[in-house]
Amino acid sequence: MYALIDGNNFYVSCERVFRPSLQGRPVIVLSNNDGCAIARSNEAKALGIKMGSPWFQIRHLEEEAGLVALSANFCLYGDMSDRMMGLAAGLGPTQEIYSIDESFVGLDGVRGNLVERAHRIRARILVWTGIPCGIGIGSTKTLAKLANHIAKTAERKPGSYPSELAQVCDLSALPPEELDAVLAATEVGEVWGVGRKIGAQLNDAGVRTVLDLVRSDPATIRRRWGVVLERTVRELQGLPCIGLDDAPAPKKEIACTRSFGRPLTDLVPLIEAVSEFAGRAAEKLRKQDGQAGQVLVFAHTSPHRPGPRFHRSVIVPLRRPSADTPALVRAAVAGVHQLFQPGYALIKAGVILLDLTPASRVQHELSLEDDAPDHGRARLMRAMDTLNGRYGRGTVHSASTGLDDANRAWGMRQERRTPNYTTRWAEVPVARA
DNA sequence: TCTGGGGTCCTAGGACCC
DNA sequence: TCTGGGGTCCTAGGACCC
Repeated sequence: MYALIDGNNFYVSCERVFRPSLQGRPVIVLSNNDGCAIARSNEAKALGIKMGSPWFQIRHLEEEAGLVALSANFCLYGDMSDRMMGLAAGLGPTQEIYSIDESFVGLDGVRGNLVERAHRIRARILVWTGIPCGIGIGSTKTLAKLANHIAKTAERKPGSYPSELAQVCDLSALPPEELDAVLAATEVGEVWGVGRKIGAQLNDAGVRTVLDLVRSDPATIRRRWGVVLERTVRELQGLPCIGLDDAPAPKKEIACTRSFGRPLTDLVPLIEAVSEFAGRAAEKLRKQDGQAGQVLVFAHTSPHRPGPRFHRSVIVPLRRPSADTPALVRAAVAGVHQLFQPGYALIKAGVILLDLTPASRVQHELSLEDDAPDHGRARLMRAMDTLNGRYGRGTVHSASTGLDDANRAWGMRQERRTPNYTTRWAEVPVARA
């Protein structure tokens, strides 16, 4: 038996904790560069704002409907997530943190009334962190996900489902006829693993509701759509196929990619940006104690704007695996030189570290060159990571990222970011009696 | 003016091996 | 006339997730 706990409209809820005046109002959080909506309060959803709606298309709602838009503050969300996850873990013996706002909890061995227990945990998270959650319970992860969707929808849209399923929904506790009614009232596209494409194909094949999918034949599904969807069907039928992953494997690739605040046409700022991305990616790489064998660099023009298109990527192999920022930055910059062509308005670039191996696996060799591995380098990198962790990102960085941080041609637009309420002493809110 | 970022898994096809 | 069988590894592309 599994539970899925997730924060409602998570980023918006984090912002509301520190700005209670946002309660009850339409609020969205924007992606990097204030490009499009990535989180929406219920009121914003009611205005018809879709996930991913471009900001310039919905901006008029500021005036017309009192919409509040905030720039994403990922430091805040990450810290609030840690607090929420710690409390959610109290629901059962094992936990898989699945995303910044969701975790699965294994419920094996938990005694007593699960629904009551879930309500207690939910209330505790709300009081202790200020984040409202939904909890779904089911005999498989896919059913727990579905139950979670129903718990949240029942709360947000009264009448959509029986009201006692709001906030906490245990599908395994429903009598068969009620379960069928709930599944028949849910579109197949809501199922975990059914996206836009497959959802449309299923609809064409006459499979419209979750009940239709549950009653379909797994072998037929497999022939047409493959093993992934077959597994989904079996999970919906109550056969566990996906286990709890409470010790996630190290990443197989690590990326740092960004859209620019404005298009770049010159080589120099592109080199600065890519150097910065390589440094950030290297930091993540060291955090998982890995090393990279290859560095991929890409840059491209906007798919949305007119003008000549450009989309290129280059893979630069490293002579030996490394987690050293200067080595990775050098490789990335070499890649930029290879792919760059003048005359294009580039709006995005990125660095992806590939071919990752644990740093503990070292290929020893006779060192004849002056860039041979050196334990002094590793200590230098650790010192850099510590400084940046303590005093803030960018305290120490490669000179090739440019020295004038404020005037970077490629900097992100973030005009509406809230303070780091919980992670920077200088920005902690002050309570007055 | 103007549309995010970071991942995973599966499959098909080709190269290559014995 | 006409060319096996079985396997691995790699890559690119597609679909999905949040």
